Amino acid sequence: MPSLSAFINAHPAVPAKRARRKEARPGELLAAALDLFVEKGFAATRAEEVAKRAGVSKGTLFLYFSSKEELFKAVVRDSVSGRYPEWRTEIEAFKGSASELLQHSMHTWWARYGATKASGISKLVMSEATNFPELALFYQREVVEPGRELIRRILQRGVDSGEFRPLDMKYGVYTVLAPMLFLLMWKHSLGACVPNNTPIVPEDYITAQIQTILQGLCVPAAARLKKDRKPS
Amino acid sequence: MPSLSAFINAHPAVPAKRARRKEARPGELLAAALDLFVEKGFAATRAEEVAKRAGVSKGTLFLYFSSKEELFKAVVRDSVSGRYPEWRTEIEAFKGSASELLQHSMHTWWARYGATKASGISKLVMSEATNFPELALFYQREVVEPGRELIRRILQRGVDSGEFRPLDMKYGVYTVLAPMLFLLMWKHSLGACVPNNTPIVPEDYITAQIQTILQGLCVPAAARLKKDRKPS
DNA sequence: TACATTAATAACCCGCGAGTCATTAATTTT
DNA sequence: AAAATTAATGACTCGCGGGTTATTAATGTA
Repeated sequence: MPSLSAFINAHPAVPAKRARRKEARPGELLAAALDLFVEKGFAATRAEEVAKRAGVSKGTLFLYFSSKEELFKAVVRDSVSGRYPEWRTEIEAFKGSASELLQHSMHTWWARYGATKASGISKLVMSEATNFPELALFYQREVVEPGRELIRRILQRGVDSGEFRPLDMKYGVYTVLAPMLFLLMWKHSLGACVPNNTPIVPEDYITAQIQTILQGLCVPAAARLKKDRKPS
Repeated sequence: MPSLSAFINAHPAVPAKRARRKEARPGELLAAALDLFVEKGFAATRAEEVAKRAGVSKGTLFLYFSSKEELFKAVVRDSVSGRYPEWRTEIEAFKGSASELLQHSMHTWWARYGATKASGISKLVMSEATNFPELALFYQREVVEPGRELIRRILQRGVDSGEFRPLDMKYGVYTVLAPMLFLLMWKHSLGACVPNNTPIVPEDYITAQIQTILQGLCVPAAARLKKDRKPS
């Protein structure tokens, strides 16, 4: 697709054509790779197709990424792990009850991650972890652990404030994680290929889950009154 | 492995050797296929390896099953769909509150399905649905729909008895389904290949989920009293 | 014992896909 | 403008795997 490079350099830009392309390549390849990994999975994605979608040859792909696995890791860093700092900051800064924070976080996580292409990466890793254990390890370290930690903080905040009942955090985290990851898996698996007369509407699903989860986590009204009377 | 057929026919059995083998083959192939599909997934499982594990050649496998997809469908029928009648009967016959039934069903489902090899099939389908839409369709029809229906009945029983709050069944079902399928996915993906210092103990996970779910589904004590006073 | 049937095999076909490398051409340097 | 550098290519290697088929050998029949 020579017209593309011609277009980019319509005006005689300051850096020469080749140099500018060299700078842009990795990003173009990462975008193409994300598309295809999400669409087909890791094993089923063909290196040549990634290259073609980025407008280069297979040889060029391997010039920038030494192997398919390295390409994948780069995609994960580029489109998943990179987002944690922002989320962490927002959660720390949130003013409001733990219930409100939890509610807000679940809806926001879906809007900013679950509903986007990038969420396909999580599905892919769950799907192919056992066939590519090194990728699973990498993902566990870069994505899963930090994610669990964020949820833990939200719940701890509720427990500390007396809003939530005391929780075994090890399993409490899954009260939030399980329904959200299930939604994500569903969206990228059966939900994507089955002609369903009543498909899941993510926002409605999340709202319903939140209702049950919050009632399930909160200290029942009666008990809360009792607790409030006790000095902590 | 000629010694195997020699062993099976140590005593001159009534049906001839060949005939007995012919009868046993499909079962042996299905068992081998289940093992390997669960271990590696559908795409990554090699027909030749299935044959080898069943002690026959690849040619023989295709003598009994016309393609890899047909083999897979036979495995699903053999080890998943076949169990529903039994479960349905037990649920209908259960004496006790809806809470008890729900609790019992979740633990039992795990013990009889989740903890067994067969549960790998569910993980496989979620993982590869988009790459093999025909298999997904088949699974949706034979497994997912009947499963949803069973959960719906349990919840409806609780709503009818006034034990659970009124539920939108469409999403209420996922309150139960999501945590259980998440556990199943986890067991067969990251949980299986990541050296985890604190692995999920399924029974403890389920117990924790049940606690939250039941508190989240039940009519709060105060409201229940109020409702009991009203004539329905 | 000879002939017919059929379970089972193993070699074969064919297309695919990750990664390599000799070659080409754009660009920079002298 | 000639030489040196380097981005990019596409043809190539090599092994794999689903499915087929000609052939073998066990069994059943006459």
